[in-house]
Amino acid sequence: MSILPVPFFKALSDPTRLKLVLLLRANDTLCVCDLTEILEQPQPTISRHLNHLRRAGILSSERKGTWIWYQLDPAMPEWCQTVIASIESDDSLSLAGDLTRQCC
Amino acid sequence: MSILPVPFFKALSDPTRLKLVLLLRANDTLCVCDLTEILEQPQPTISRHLNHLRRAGILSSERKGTWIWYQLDPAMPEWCQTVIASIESDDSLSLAGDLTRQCC
DNA sequence: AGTATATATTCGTATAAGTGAATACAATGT
DNA sequence: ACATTGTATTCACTTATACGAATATATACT
Repeated sequence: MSILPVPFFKALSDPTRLKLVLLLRANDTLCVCDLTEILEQPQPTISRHLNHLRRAGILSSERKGTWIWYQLDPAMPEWCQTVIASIESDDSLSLAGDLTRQCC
Repeated sequence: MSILPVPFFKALSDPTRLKLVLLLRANDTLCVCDLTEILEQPQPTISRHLNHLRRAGILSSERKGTWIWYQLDPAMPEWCQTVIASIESDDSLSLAGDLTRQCC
């Protein structure tokens, strides 16, 4: 599946979505409640951004019981994976509490 | 100079700005009138987008007489250069007439 | 000084994008 | 069937972004 550059970059150009991508780059697989806790934002906000990233072809999701696990879509084109691998995080994106799984 | 990821991606997430970046990636140095002709858009539109890209740290400009020449800023952080080098252009960005310099 | 050309900026407006609050949907367990 | 928990969606609203039109600025030339 091919990804158009403009929507791809637009998907990455929101702080919450970028944090989601960076968290999934570092953690392989996370569920919505993980992400909601780590980012300390309302669950609907997280869901909407996850949906945006999924429609953009950046994330894929898999339901396991009640939980839905998200990951970077392995089917992403090479160049997109390169871009995501290149992103240099910084303090402005503080991925606070990292991960002490309290749910799932 | 460091570049924050969110504004960086925001700068790349507009079709006109992305075309400007791809044109400068392919051509080293171009002036505003070049870009205006190639992209067939009003000059103020091009100027505004160039300004946006310059403020984002992606482009630098140099005045030579009446003309102002733009290029990808050589001072861009490595990871930004990697991102820009990775972008896979496509038909949706048709960089039409390429370059048959009629000005300057 | 005045004119012409290249580039930048301002202003008003239309559209897009993000958000909180409320609600809906889906799966599990009792 | 009901309650509970995890996730998604809708709505109303606010803010951000892009654009056209007009205007301003800067340099070069005569």
